[in-house]
Amino acid sequence: MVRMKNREIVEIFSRVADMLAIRGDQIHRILAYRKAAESIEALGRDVNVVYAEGKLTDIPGIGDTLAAKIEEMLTTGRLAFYDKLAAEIPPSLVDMLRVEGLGPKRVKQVHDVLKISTLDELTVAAREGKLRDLPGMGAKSEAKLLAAIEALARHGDARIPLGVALPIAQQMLAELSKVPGVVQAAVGGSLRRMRDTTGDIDLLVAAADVAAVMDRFAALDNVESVAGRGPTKTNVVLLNGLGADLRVLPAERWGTLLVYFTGSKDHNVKLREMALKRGLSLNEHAFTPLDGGPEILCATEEEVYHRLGLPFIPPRLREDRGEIEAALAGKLPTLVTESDIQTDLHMHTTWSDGSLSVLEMARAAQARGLRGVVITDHSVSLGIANGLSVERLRQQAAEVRAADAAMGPDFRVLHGTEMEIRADGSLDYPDEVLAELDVVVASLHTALSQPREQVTQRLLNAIRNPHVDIIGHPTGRLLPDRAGADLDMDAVIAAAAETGTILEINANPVRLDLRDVHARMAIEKGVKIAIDTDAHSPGEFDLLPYGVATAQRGWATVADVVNTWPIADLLRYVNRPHAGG
DNA sequence: TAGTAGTGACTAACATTTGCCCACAAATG
Repeated sequence: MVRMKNREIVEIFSRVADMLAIRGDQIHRILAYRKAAESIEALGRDVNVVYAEGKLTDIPGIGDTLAAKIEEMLTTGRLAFYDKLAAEIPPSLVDMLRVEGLGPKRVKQVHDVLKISTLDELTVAAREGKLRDLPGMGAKSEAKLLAAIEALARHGDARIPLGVALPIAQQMLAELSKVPGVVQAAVGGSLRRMRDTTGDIDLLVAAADVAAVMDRFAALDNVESVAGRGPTKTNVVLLNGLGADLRVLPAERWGTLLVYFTGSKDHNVKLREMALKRGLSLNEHAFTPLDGGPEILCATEEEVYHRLGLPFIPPRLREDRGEIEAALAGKLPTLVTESDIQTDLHMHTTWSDGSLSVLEMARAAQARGLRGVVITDHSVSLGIANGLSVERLRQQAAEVRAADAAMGPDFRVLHGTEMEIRADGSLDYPDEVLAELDVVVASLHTALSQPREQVTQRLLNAIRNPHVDIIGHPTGRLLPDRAGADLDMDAVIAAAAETGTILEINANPVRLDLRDVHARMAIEKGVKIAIDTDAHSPGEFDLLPYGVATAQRGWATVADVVNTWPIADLLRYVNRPHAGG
């Protein structure tokens, strides 16, 4: 059987949408393919499994027609409709859409008029000055297009990890906040929603003197060039190639502005549809009655949602993944917050590849308000990280007990391990050694590219060991480039639910693993979640907010997250009689 | 094209800003 992966189907559907857009098809047909691509991207399950269950049409935006197309791709590895379309619209035209400022209409125009089918041909034509005579084009557009092509070659158009973009955004925001007359300032867009990667930086400011803020923005140290500037909006390119937008409005319009600029786009569209049904048009400035009444201003987001008959919806949920329906039904989750977190169950010391001693890490955690930690250094077979032999692990136990005593009654230091799940599926320590530990985290670090069945089986083996309490960073992905193990997440979650094994959300922003949709799937199946920093140095304790945000994106409540429990409850849970043990 | 209603037809997807050319394409959430 030919097996296509989710991301290949996403790619084909989105290319079909692009080709239809270039051809000038009806918008709803294009949207249907785009929605299908987005839906499968956010699915979190192997589409092959969904197909085998006969449940493709349960996926939002997938009806009979698209289900048949998915079936065709899964069984034959091809899509005849795509091939047919490709004969009419060269697929290389789709690649031209990656150039900023080039949309479907313009691509069709240069293809129809100048017979240009590739980015290279377009570049040559622009250099030879052949584009400026096209209707709606000019010398200025031509030069801008060339610059955009060069920018694409220089920086690409890949998404940037949250952990890279957010600190940059916050620093820029701090600068803008210093401008006199600024009353509100916030990061918006996917950064505020804390998606794991981001395409650009969105900043919003409320101020009376718009120009002063815009001027400061355009003059920030990390700004390479100003790509656009109007009365309320400035768009710049940063030195690292990332785009950044700033939107400025008066403070009395802050609520509508913040909702608009936080998104997601799909969430906004739903809100605006709801507004229309109430006789109101909603934009970033205000609600405007369709009957011509005066504008209704909202200074807060709460007012915007209230006007629509909704409770406040936290930004982390605003992905149009059922949050509006849940809000209408009064069933929004009360999300876990940073202040709920009492413990960190995964960290390293100088015993393996960390930078501080056991006691120093404990003190650093206490200084950040935690009430307990589990010391989890690497195990023996991860030689590169100075993993602990059984003998060293037992020596470490004494040091951990000493640190626990030294920290006094208000802070617990527990002994654990981050144990390798070896390439052959076996575990790095025998059961009798694991039984001596307070908490056992088991993780994959090697042979992540094994076939799905094999790598999943390794993880299932660990989950079913009664001494294993937590699976650390389950897929092992590293943003933005390493995809991680191709796990059968349905099987992993089912096994975790059955055994009570905790799945980790690793808070390090290069991991954020479990990712949001998998965390949500796990929680829906009753699996408990641990949010851990995996700190190798004290500064990494500060990465916790990334993990909490990812849990929030997975709709996690306090009850779902074991770090919110008192440490005695946590120990009782991990020491309970196990289903399989 | 999906979803719903009803077995062929209808609706769905909002609202803005900016650049550049002089009406529209592209981009933003």
